[in-house]
Amino acid sequence: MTGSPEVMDAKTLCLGVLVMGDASGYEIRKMFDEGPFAHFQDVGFGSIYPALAKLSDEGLVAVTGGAGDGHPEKKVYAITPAGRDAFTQSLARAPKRDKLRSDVTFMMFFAEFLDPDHLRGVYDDYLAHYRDRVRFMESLDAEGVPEGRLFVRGMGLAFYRAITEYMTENRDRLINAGPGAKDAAE
Amino acid sequence: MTGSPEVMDAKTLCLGVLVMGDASGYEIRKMFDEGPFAHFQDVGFGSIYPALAKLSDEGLVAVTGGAGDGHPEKKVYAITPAGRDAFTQSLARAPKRDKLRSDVTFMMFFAEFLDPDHLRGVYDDYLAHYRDRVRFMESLDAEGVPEGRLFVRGMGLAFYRAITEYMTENRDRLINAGPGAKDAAE
DNA sequence: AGTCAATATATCGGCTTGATATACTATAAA
DNA sequence: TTTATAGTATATCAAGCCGATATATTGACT
Repeated sequence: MTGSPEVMDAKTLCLGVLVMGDASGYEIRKMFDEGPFAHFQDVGFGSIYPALAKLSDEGLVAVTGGAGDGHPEKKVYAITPAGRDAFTQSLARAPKRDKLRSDVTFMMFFAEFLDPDHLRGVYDDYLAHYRDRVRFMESLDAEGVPEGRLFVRGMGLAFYRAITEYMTENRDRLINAGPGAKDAAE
Repeated sequence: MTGSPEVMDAKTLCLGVLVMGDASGYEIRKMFDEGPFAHFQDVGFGSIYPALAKLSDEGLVAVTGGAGDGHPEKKVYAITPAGRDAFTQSLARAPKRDKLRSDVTFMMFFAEFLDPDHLRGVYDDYLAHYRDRVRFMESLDAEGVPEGRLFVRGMGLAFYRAITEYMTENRDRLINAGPGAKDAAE
């Protein structure tokens, strides 16, 4: 039981990015913040930098100390053959089940306890955000993208569309659900 | 800036359950594991028990030491008026953005790196799980359920249906995407 | 009597999260 | 030119969360 307890931890996520090409810690972050992984994974700097240090210690990545080109402190990481093996092994394990954390949904659940103006504001911001996501993903080009990535992109789009449609159709039902009618809770 | 840094932490999630009725730590857990919160929030025992202890210290919940009825160690928690106020204030804050963590999706993204048999196994288990979720949620009764809870339930169903439909329609496209064609990655 | 699953509380190390600090580059306005 | 703003880039830390584990009782079935 000494192997790797975590299945898809920060180290594996970093290797996943590096398997597609060399990158710095900052560039890895962007992949999860606005890039192709943004809608189903997340990692912050606080996980990425320690993960890269550990991967370097274990010989799974090599650091190409950023030369004078651009930023002086920039470090570019490249995956090693051992790193590729480790990544493939990670993918071969049984994945953990999905975990969705939606504070907005939690708020909607308790709609009766909310101030109607606040509810409407949160609702419309949330809906607008998902509408933007749909528009953005529809604008992407499919040219030369591997099947796995297209599949995931399509699933993200299906998810965003479903949320957007449901929220558009059921908006008034929730917003007008009797303001201050929190007595129905008991 | 001393107030509460976290918006919807374990303490708030516990209060959300207790606002609907008294419960033990174990019963709170079930709400997030198989109950009405299962598809958009998660908390484990490691968060619940410390949270309940803190809430008790702050006077936001009251412990009704479980009498001889059933399990001897059982403790039932009840929300106090101060607890209700704290919960309402938490809901009035700006919610954090959604966060989805799907290891399976991450695997699909790198489909070219996977053993075809393993890919198919993971895919079909995942699809079967979401099909079950759809069937379960369709079987629920709407009688006397507050609007907020119905809305959230409907959104969960819309989400599960979208995933199930997409995965059913695109299964073969991904599974037959050329086994061992990982060279296309570079 | 023995086994198994469910109920129930609790703890702990390791990891992640979100905020913060620092500093350089590039663009554009004043 | 100087200043401001936004973006690039690395790094750390306290607080909190996660998953595994330990312990023990109850209830059902064999």
